[in-house]
Amino acid sequence: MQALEATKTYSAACARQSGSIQFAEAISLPGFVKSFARNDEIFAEEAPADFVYKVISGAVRTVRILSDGRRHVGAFHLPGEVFGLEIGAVHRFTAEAVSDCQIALIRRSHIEKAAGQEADTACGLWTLVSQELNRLQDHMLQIGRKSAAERVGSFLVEMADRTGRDRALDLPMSRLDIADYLGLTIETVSRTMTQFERDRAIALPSCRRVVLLDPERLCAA
Amino acid sequence: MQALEATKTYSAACARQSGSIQFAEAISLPGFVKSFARNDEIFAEEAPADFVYKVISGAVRTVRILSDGRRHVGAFHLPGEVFGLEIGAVHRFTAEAVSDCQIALIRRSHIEKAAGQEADTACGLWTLVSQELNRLQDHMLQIGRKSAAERVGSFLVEMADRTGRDRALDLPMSRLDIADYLGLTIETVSRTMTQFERDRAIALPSCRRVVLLDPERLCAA
DNA sequence: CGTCCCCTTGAGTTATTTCAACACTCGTGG
DNA sequence: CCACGAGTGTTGAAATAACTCAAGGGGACG
Repeated sequence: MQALEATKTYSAACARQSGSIQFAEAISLPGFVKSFARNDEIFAEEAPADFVYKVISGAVRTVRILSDGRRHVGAFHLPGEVFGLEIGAVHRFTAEAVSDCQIALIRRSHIEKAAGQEADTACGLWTLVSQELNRLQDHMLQIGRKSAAERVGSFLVEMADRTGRDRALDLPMSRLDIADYLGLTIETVSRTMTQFERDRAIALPSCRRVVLLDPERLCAA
Repeated sequence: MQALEATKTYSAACARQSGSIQFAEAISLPGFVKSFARNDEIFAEEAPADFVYKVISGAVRTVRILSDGRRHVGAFHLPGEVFGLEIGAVHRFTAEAVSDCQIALIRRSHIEKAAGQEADTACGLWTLVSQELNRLQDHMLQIGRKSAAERVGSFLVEMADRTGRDRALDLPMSRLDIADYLGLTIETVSRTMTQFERDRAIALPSCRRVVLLDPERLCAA
């Protein structure tokens, strides 16, 4: 019954999204919406990848845990973005709700069937994955060759861009999530943000709310 | 005339490749082969992305240079692999020949035209980019969360896997290339390899030739 | 034989991590 | 209404992995 109700609200929910990728709409997918509470698992690493997911509201992280406990956040996904689209049989990351969120689920078999028939749909998949690849290439440069200050700085600017509101942003994720995304420790992220605040590059009305006072300096940092 | 001659040799060259992605064959592309000397630029960052490239022989690196001189190697491409496939108008990396190499060039417009018509072709692009995305996600985990020894160790194992020969490999790239790929310095790469040799995890008949004696230890490192 | 490039090695420095303690917020239950 | 505890974030001091700077070795090639 969740599926039934969800189907009804799906197109309305999509219409609200502002992500650059309107892929899900482009192929008019049958889908249903599911709600997740903060820290709920949306799917597990190695689990069969039978669905593709799209964020309606809230935020999602994809995670890998190494055997010794080290944790790596592969990406954050904000409203309008698609995640969990795999080429193989299983998911390569665990996906978890960063905040309470609503997620649209689309059967992968539907998408693949459509992609096998309509070139447009298949091109949509190509575009979608390419954009994710580009994002990852940029992120790799950050992680591989930049200092802690540069990583945190560009992260804040990137998040401000993605959430739309120019200067102010509410980070949905914890310092730990940010650290594991940037390849740093929670202490380093915290210290860096404090330093930015001292330098008047940002304001921190609360620890999750950031106002960018000098984005130039953040990127250059 | 290079194009004419090349067209003739193209399918023979492809037949030799063993890469898992037989994309180029799948859509029977018109293409021509071009030779590059070591360190030649194949295409520049920001240059119009009018061609897609496939390694016939030799090795290729994709590179970005930051304004302050820091250098980042995004990927190495070995025979059979496709690179330079973009979703936007321009290339996002510079591509250079790691060693003397032969590269097949395919007009992007041909590929896109085919992809717009045949779903199979478009799915091929999707698959190709997805595999690159997966590789990058794994690499990101290395860079973000692993020690120098772990990075170098998995790099050697990965290269051994990709070049096919189980235990012995000839690295086509310099220590500097490896360092810039792994987010380390040349000295750290060198020291790490020396340490692996002392630990009998590898043998180094020469500095470019590596024999994996204990791959387990390299990955665990 | 000399030169250039690449690689290695050593010694000292530094950015980031680690370990430890403390502060803040928020809900729950007495 | 306050006390409590858990979760989250900040700060300090010490440790360390990796970097920087500097020098020297070795092979390829003219």
